[in-house]
Amino acid sequence: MDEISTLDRPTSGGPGPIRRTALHDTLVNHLRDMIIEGNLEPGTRLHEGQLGEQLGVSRTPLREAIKYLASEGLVELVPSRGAIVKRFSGKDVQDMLTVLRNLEELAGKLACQLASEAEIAHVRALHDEMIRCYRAADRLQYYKLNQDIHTAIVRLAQNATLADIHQMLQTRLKRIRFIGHEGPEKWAAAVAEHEEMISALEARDQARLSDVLGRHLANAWERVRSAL
Amino acid sequence: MDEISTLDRPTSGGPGPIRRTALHDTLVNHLRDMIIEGNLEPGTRLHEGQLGEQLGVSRTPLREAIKYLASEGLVELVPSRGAIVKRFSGKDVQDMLTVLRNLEELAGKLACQLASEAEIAHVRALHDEMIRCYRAADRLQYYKLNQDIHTAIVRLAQNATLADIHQMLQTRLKRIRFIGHEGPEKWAAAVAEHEEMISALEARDQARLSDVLGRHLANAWERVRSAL
DNA sequence: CTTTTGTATTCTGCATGCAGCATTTTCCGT
DNA sequence: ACGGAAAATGCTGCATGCAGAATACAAAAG
Repeated sequence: MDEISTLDRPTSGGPGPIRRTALHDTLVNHLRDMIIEGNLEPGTRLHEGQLGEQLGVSRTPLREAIKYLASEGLVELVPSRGAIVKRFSGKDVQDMLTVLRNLEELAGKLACQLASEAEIAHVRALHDEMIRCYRAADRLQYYKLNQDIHTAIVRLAQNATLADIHQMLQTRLKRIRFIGHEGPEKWAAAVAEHEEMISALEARDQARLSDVLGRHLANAWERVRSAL
Repeated sequence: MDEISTLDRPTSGGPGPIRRTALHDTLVNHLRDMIIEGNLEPGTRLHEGQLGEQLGVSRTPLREAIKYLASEGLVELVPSRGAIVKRFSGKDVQDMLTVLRNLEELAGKLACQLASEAEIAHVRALHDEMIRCYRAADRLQYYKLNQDIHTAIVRLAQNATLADIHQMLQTRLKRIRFIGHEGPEKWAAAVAEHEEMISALEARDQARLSDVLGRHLANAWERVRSAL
């Protein structure tokens, strides 16, 4: 029932060279989503035969996708025993957040220096939209926009490597953050921090933006800490 | 002539469970080395058939290895056209160094807090050994120890994610650094920086260690900048 | 001589087959 | 009934086969 048709292969009808997506690439995204969304829990063995049949693909592209995810750190390869979904310890998560915090602090500094007014306005727009979702208590959309904002700020730093690594950590942590559903009061605090972030960015106040980004993640860390 | 026998499959004769290494894993390391050492220049297409025959392996594990390296960012996958060795622009390198600098600064701070005396002594030992190579003008060994020291310091931070990402960037830049052969005067300056690094670490002076690590990389950046 | 179109070759992408290792089950000895 | 060895099953790892896309080449038209 989870056939190949279910695999969301991008069918962009737009102009330009039509996307010729390879199956292994599609599988990477599909498996990544499955892991993040918890369809594949940590410790689960990725049986090539079974999983391949379930998805309606042969083992070859599946294996290739698994190798890719292994390099991303989402699965672990055990020689002669296949791959298992990596389990992150509390310290692992803390470590990732430490690095993520440092990277966002850096991104904040660079963003203040390099962002154009238009780009900042765009982030502001995302922020306003997010606030709207907050008021509407639309947690899902709020969460998505939240991530988008962080990603957008990192992009402002105009540093591909920084963006890539940030994205990777964000992806790994996404799974964890599904757990950390903060209460209303913490949620309000997070929104306040976001408000300050945008204001610091608009003022191009490097130190303040960097600081609030750091605090923001430190709080996220607190939330996760209590959830584990 | 580059047969499978040439592939350095780890034949640890030591105790413990004998390493059953998979071919695709061996290939990852082999290809990575080939790219770093310039046997495969940027822009080169990785022909599965030809390369496989040259290395004496079939296409399947080779393809898996390529997917892994693609996730590492060393090669680029072009749909229906295979993989090419990624070419890094000057800005790419600068971006990586910016991130690397930030990470090392973080590592320096953490190392001062977390390292044991024994660990610091070990780094000191590596340093002394490196100085010996410097005096003997043994560039190759010097270079290796240099990297080892940086890696060691990062390990002191006791943060797996930090260590992983650092390693990844270090690997990507390794290829570039082969170019940047600094002259004697810069070399001396680098050695002096290292001296200060160790001294700051021994004094557990976070700010100073972080600072000198940052300066050290900034100088490396200067060297590369002139070489491009 | 340049451009274009049709063809041939090469290469990638995916599926499948087979051998070896890991694990489980079974059967025998105690 | 219990422990252990040996067979049996299942799975991974690697090789190969085949279809389709991309490219190179060649011939013909302008």
